[in-house]
Amino acid sequence: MDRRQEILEAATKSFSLFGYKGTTMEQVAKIANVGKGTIYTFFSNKEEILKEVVLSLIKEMKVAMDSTIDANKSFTENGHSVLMKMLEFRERHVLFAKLIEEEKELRTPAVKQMLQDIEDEGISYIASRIDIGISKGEVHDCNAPLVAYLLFKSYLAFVVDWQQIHDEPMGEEQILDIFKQTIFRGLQKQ
Amino acid sequence: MDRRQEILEAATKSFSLFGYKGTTMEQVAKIANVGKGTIYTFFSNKEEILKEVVLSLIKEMKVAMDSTIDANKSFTENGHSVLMKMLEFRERHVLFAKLIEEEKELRTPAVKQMLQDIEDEGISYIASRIDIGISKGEVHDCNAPLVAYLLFKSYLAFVVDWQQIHDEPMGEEQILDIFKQTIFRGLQKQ
DNA sequence: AAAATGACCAGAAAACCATTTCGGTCATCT
DNA sequence: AGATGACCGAAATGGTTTTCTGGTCATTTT
Repeated sequence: MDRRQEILEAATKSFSLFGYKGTTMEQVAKIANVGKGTIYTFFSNKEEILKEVVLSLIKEMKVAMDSTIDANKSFTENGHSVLMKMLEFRERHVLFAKLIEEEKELRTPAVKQMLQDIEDEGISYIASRIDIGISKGEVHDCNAPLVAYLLFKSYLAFVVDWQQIHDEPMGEEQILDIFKQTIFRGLQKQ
Repeated sequence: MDRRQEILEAATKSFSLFGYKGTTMEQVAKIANVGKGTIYTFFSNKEEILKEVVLSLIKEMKVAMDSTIDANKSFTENGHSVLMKMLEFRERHVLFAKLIEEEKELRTPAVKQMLQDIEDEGISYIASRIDIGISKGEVHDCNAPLVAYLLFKSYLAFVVDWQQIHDEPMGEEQILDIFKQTIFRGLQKQ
């Protein structure tokens, strides 16, 4: 089997379980059934692996989002389904939550940068969708990047911040409802 | 002059300047022109003082907000002016910013609790205003506490998170605009 | 020969301990 | 009776030693 892929999967597993700092290369090697040195024939260093792992996660999410978007449907409808898709991801991918937690607790610089990259990526993606909505006349004119920022941060507030205080995570339908009733509704033209 | 008050003011000054941890009781005593022991005739401990300081700050903000609310004006109009009032506070009261920073950097438990209290207080206040809006028929029916949560978090995202990445804080009119165009707009009935 | 490996190294992190600081008390003073 | 600051123990700080871990490379395996 593809050794490179094997290592990547081992790293993903370990990062999700123990965080970035908590993961040792020895550990990754063991999980991947590979000598430690072998890792360095495929990746130049630990951070590189994190980047690849996150990159592939982002790519996966983007593909999932793009595939849910239907050009025939309205901006709001698409917004809802994309949001739902994102919410499904939250369950499956513990990695993000782990990274965010780690950034808050340990302040690992590599992780901070990574999260910033994810944020930028996510926001610019949302902004581009908003711009499309505006040009189609479905969304009223607004500062797309700022609205995207608002959407992204709100999403995190409900998905990440919420369960750090309340014991149980907020239901997906509930989150969707709030977005429908407030931001999405507000963005709709007239 | 009222010794108690004097101590409270000294503490406020020191907390704003050096943070909670960075403030020593010796320091507070010196600023207040009081012996250290005297502080303990009015307050049982340091945390108690923080609570009082924050409480009076909250009270002050509430008064300011209440006074800007005009029963004759619409929910949205009032929302805007209250938001602006809050934004003014951010400039004048360094204390909140200092506390938030401290919570992130030092993870002082007392401070964390305090910020949580402020958040709860703020959210329930907003929620009550939303409920009034709903009963007046100005705001469409929605889960008031959750919407309040959204508003509060969004506010923090623009006021606190924003300038931690971008060098300059976001302009007040810009923040107001975003809220107008999205959440406030979405809340308006029909 | 090409690829894989794990012993090895240097620097980073953790553990440890000596020393200082600071919240809170209380005997003394006003 | 109220205020005070010297004093106490617990907690924080800082410096030192020890352990750990990312990354290398000489040796082994295929």
